[in-house]
Amino acid sequence: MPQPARDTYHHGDLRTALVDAGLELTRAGGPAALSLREATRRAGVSPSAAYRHFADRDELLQAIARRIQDDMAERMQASRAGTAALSGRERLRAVGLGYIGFALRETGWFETAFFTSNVLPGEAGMPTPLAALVDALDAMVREGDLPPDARVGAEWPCWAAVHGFALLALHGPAARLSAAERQAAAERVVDTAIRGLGASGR
Amino acid sequence: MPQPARDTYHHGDLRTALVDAGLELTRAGGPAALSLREATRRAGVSPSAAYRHFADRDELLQAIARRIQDDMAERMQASRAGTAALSGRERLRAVGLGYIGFALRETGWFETAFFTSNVLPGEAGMPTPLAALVDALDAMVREGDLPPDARVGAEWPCWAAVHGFALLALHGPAARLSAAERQAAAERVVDTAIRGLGASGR
DNA sequence: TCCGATATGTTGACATCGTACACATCCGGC
DNA sequence: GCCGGATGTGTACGATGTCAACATATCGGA
Repeated sequence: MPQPARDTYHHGDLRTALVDAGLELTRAGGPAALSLREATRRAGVSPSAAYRHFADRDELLQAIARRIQDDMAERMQASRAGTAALSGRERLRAVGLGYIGFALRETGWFETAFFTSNVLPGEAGMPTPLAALVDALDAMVREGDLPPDARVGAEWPCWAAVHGFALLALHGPAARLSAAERQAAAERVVDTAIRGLGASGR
Repeated sequence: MPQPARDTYHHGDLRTALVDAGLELTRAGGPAALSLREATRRAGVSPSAAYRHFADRDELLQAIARRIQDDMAERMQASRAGTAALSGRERLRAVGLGYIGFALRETGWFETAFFTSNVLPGEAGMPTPLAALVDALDAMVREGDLPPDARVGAEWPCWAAVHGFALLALHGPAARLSAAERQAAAERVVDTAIRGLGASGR
């Protein structure tokens, strides 16, 4: 029954095959839907084979989470590239709404990316969605739209606001809002955060 | 071995006993640490007995989550009662910091309360932490500190901000901040949200 | 008071899961 | 050409969620 669906004994690139399978699984069901056995099954490989590449299920989950974050960052930067003419403030708004939009569109992936612990790279070489946020904030300072002393630490209120709303919308009370209401609330959240930064222009 | 540690055949109040056991389990390890079998073991009962009270593991989890939310709301209202002399704005700040404080102090419970889906009661008869927030906002309007047309929907930016920061601090990048840095960031988040409430439209 | 319906617990079983250990097979450098 | 390390297989173990058949307690009406 565990007929390997391939001709060679070795797989070739099992590690990424497992991550790919995991992406499919988590996309629909979130982190809980990841099963080591199911992933190996889809890769056409025996369960134990996974342990040559990951110490345990959790390590596979983290690898998947990293891939999702990269993908998310790419999408957000791509949409940002199309709007290079926007002001820093406008870009900040777009980034925030993009973050929330991703969370609502790709529920399972979003949960996976952020429910696994200890996974966000932070400052060093950040491949995270954070990069787009940092760029927009810097632009606001350059454009004189944000006082330099209000700039330091400004990431936290912005990130917290969109992150929090995304989660409230996924498995919180905001899930029961209609699509239009939810969108309105999302914009309210983003605009409130921006206004609260202490920007000079308003 | 499955010696019932009790004299009567029936347990008496198994339902709440299971929830209590679940509270112990999730307090340390979050939602993932809840095991139906372990809960029944602690209640001195066979695994299947749980199914007389809960359809499945998830239903038990939701009951536990509800209890945690009630407890959280109580604590926040208690701390609020001690500060009845504060202005609405000050109370709003205290509620926000209290929310974040609870999340950091009771990590497992906080995760449990909000990771289970479809659990927040919303407006009707709300026993949630939301109540304290609503009160503070209403007070601000009464005190002329918040324009009435800025009041509607003001819950979202506030809740989203503290909720988001709590999660970033639990298993996000904010986890790597020192306690002092984290506290500073928390205050920044809360103050930004409050300041942003100011005007009405975008 | 007895008696049967109903609620509650127990036993035993099944499929699935993560993980470990011993063994098989392939690939690259001497 | 051979040998060691890397990679994949087979089998097994304990734990988990869940189910069906059975046992026992409780309670309301004859």
